[in-house]
Amino acid sequence: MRQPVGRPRDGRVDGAIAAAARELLAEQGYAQLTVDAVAARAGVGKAAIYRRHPTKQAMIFAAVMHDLELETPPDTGSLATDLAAVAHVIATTLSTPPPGVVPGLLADVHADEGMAAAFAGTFVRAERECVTEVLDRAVARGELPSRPDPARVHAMLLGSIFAWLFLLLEDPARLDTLANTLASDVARLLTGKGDGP
Amino acid sequence: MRQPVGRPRDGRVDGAIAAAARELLAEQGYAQLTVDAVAARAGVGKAAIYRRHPTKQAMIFAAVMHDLELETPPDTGSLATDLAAVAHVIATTLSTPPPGVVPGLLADVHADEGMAAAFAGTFVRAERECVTEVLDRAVARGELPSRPDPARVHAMLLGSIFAWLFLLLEDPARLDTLANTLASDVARLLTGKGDGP
DNA sequence: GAAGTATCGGAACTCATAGTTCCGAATCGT
DNA sequence: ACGATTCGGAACTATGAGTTCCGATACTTC
Repeated sequence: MRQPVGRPRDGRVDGAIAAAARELLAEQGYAQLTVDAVAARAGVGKAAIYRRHPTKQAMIFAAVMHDLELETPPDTGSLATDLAAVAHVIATTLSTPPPGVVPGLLADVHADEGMAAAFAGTFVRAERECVTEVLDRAVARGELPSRPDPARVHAMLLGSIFAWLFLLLEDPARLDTLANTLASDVARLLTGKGDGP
Repeated sequence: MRQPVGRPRDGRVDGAIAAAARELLAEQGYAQLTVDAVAARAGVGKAAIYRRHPTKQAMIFAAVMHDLELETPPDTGSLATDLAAVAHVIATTLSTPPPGVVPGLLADVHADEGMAAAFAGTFVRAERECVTEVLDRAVARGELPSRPDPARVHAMLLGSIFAWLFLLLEDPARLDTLANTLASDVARLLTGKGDGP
């Protein structure tokens, strides 16, 4: 594996593009973002952008996913509290980007085969691992007899929060409360134990 | 309220626009749809389209929502089966449009204040009424002591199905199974009774 | 060093398309 | 008949994605 010939890419350019894109996303909104504006803000030629990303959508995808850290929360000792931690991670991930970015990105993901694969392989996969890990812990503790389908649990957690924010357009201020009750609901569902509705 | 002067609008034009838009959406996909193509397919001038819809996005929104019937399913006798019926209505609504249309429309809704209001006032409101009605029935039957927050139940049902289809990119063939287990899960959650996980 | 290659910022360019405007003809109320 | 608004159709403007070229720079290879 030799280093390729020619002038190597300047790593700072990648960072400048991502930073400029995120800034403009926050300032102007998703639909108003133009590649020229990103290039100007980053102090970079448009060619440098298209050398790194095949389309504008891929550039935004990379910029938004860039500083997206999805680590499995530490073991809190019980399924209910573990699920609450995961729910809060998901809630933070979805509510952090500027308005319109998450729905816009999702539309782009569904319009491009490659981006769909990237989305499934990064965001979905990382979140799924969190869910699976938390469920495995509960099985190890003896809270659960066997591991439920992680996909179904994932759908409930991610879906409810996504729907709250982007489908039902409910109050984001009540997001923390939703995440908590949601986690306890799912825990109750899986263990069969009732803390009462 | 008198009829306005001038030539009245031809009602068939509205239908032709909506039909052409839905056809092209199915044939070419959301991102490839152009207003010129819709006008040509509908046998209509572009001016006729923009006389009815302020933007391309609003035209698509109207076309997709046009034949969207969201009626509350009939009383099936129990909360669990009622919820299953609602879940299947939601699943059908989300899986019927051509690929990419639902995410694309959602992005447009979040990019325009007016469309967001229309979305909340039609789709969300109609679905919410279904959920509320089903919960009220359960209270009347004595299955539930009091009515839970419809928004939370709605978020679980709609969110889980949406996530399955558009976030987790799971197999749409398993959608019916998901809707059924989801409904029984939510019913178990609300009543506190356990049919076992 | 010299040659070759890929990068850089920047500018100019092509092309697709959203939205507007105008046309002559048709259809309504007054 | 007259005025207002519609119709299909075509021409037009404006914007922005993506491409191409430029001279300069940085790196590998010979």
